[in-house]
Amino acid sequence: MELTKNFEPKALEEKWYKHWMSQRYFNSKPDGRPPFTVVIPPPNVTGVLHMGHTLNETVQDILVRKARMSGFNACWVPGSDHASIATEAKVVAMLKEKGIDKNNLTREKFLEYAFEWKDKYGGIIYNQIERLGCSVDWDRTTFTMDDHYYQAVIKVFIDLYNKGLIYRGARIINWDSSAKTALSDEEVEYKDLTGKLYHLRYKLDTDNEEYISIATQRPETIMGDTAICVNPNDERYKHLQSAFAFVPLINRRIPIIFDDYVDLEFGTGALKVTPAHDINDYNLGLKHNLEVVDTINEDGTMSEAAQIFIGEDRFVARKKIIKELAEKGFLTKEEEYTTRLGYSQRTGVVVEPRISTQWFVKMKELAEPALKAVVDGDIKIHPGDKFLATYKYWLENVKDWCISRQLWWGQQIPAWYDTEGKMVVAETKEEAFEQFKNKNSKIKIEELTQDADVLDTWFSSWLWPTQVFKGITEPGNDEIKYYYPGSVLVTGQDIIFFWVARMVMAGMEFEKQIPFKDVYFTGMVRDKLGRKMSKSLGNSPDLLDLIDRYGADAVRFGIMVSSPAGNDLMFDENSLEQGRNFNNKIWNALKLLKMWEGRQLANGNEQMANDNFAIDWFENRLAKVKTEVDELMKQFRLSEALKTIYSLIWDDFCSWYLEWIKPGFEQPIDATVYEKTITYFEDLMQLLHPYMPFVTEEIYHLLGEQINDLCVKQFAAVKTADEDILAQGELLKQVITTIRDGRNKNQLKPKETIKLFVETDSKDSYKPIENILSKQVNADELSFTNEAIANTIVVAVEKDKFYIQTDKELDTSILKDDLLKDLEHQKGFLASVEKKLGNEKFVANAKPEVIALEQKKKADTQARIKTIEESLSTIS
RNA sequence: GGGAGCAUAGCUCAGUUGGUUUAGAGCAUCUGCCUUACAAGCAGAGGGUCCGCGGUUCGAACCCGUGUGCUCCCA
Repeated sequence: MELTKNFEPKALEEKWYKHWMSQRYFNSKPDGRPPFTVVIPPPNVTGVLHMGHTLNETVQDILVRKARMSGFNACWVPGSDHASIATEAKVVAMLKEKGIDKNNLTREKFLEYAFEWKDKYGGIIYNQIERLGCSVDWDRTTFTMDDHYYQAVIKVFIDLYNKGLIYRGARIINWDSSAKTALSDEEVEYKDLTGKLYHLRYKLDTDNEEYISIATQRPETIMGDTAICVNPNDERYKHLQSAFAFVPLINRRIPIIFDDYVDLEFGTGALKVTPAHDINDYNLGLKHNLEVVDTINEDGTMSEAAQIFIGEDRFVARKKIIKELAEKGFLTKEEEYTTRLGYSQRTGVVVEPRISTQWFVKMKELAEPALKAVVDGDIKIHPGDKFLATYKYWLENVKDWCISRQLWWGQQIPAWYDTEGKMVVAETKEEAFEQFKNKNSKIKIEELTQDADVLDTWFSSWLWPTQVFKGITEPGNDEIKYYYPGSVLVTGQDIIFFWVARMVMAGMEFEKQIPFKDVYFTGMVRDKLGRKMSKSLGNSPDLLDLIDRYGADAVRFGIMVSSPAGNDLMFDENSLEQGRNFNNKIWNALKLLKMWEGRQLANGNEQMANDNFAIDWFENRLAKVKTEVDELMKQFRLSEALKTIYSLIWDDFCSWYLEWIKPGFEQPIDATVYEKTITYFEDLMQLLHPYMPFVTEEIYHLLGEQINDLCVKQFAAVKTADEDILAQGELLKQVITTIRDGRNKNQLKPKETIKLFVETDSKDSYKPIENILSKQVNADELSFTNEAIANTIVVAVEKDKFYIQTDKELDTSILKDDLLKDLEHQKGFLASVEKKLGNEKFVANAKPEVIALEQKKKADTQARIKTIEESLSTIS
């Protein structure tokens, strides 16, 4: 078989994914095995996968594949969410391009367009998940607007309403004037910026020409002012009891009120109160019974109530008002001011606090069990407790959740109104009608209207771990009983409140059980300058393009190797290159073995004897690393586990082991050695498979006829490694490296052979590694000696000395400098150890084993110094 | 303004209960090699005031205090 020069991923990826699919390896049905359940954090249908998703999906796939290979019935449910605001905005824009105005469509017609749009673009993310090699059960693909899911959301709404946990009322909410909908508190992002503070003077209603000055960032809201508030302790304003002032430009007469809410230090100490457009002012208004004048329309323009600039955008109106205030002498001062503004997470517009009648979920009762589940440790958050405090804080200070959105794309709120505005909550119009009848209403069924609004997308995605198994619509079914609670949730730390906390609430409320046992938070993906990846910066690479250029395995490797648990990761294509090179390294190791395949010697006893040590050593090294990797993966330290495997394959297997057993030029290899090596290689591929599924599956099958696929091959129990053999292997590596360094420093070319003399007390320990040693340092002769050999390069490892004899003329000065440098270091170290041992308090207080260790250090160092001094004496 | 976290090699990070050697890895850098699997490679090397200061301790990268800088969350 002819193998290509380098590994070529593209065709293989498609081949193996198809094969795995056709074997239905990713499909799960309840059976006798323990389940390992993972639900994908549903990406929204509007988007494509960015690097954050890539990290997320890769982490999940690694955990799921590892579980599938470890006796679990692994079930990974894929899906997507409908992202009401973002999707509706895209559909509206798409319709606009076609010359269709949403307002001229019926709700039904609009939803038809929206579903069409979703079918067309929603597939992109699924394709990306597939290209990345994710082992999801495609038969279980769920969408948050699927019929059953829709029903579940409605059912939950009605249930919570009947329990008194959902209510409707007028509150100040966050208003997105672009999407024309309410937002929850979590959907508002605050940014610091430099604004301006305008000092305005309001004429007082007195006989004299008297004014009171206020400071505001939002002069366009003055038409909504219904009071001026000052601190009762403020000497400057004490005389204004029961006074009134006039709002500039519109001359509304408003009272001066007193409340210690006002900060004496800020601005002028007098605050204009605009209850319709500020949450704090709203609360002040409630307390002091102030009128509410709503001066801004739902689209962000000035309303009739503003009296002036009607229909102008709020920011345009601001500029015009400032000009007019200045001209008429009301504007007394402008100053720079650092402030914070809320922006809509979805549309990016400045959020307007606005009075509005909306639906809310009472959170306090739901939060308690969710908090307890995490605090008690039923749900473990990884890494460590980094996010525990954040989670706790939010739940302990949770505010009611505004769940209604003034949109069509989403689950329509199941509330019904009669002609007088009386309201019932019911699943269908018929049921609503029954309820009205029971209340002796004379309303006719056709007169009932349903609430026009839909529910927040998170009000559907909080049911995800449950409803993907139909736990809400078919409670207690076999699947929910088997798969719930899930094993681990992998997600970004940025949605800890949006999603994670609320899923726990929903799980505790509707299943009376936690939704998952572990939560693994990944960090944010940043570019190599440390900036968050975002569409607007254009610094997020295209995933499919990366896969085309490097291969899926390399992308997975690259993102995992630079991703310490829970920390942000700086994404750099360098690490993908490292992944590609790793693929290639493995590929070339395969090529080497294939060269040997046809050159096996059935009874190569002599060579077998030579390679015994290499085989023993690697077998134990493999066992050791398998144990380490298991331990790391259990702790979700996936990046470290990958680095460990990487080093095992590249350094231990390729650089050491294969070189140790490599036969001479065109020489045969012992059949047993060859077979062993194949087995090791297979084990390595299995170990790496969860991280890099394609290359490992391909190589596994190229290594020989296989009766199974690596994808589902079960891990064997790990043996305990023999530490003595491992230590001997480390010594051998160290001796080889030291001698090679000695050669290098004396400019011996790799091809020039040497004669090696070993001076050691433990000749026996060199016997099994003699052949490897001479081969690896290119010595054509190796012998033992009891005394120094003149005119040689001498290097030392611990107590053992190595004399390198060569025909070349030697310049020993470099070597001598090195030895002197080392001698100094060792003496310094010895001094520190002796100081410690000479300290009475140390000897009295330290544990015996610590003292013994220090004594061993002392003895070892003394021996080393002796060796170095002896070496020096042979040089000079 | 309140809270949390971080600071170790040029970069990204490990470093578990304070003592396993005056600190490790990957990448990058330097030197030598087109050696027969791999130059997308091989062999080797250099590189550190563990952020500053103070304290606890026989002993501190690790514990405590404080200062500085950065990041995130909340209002």
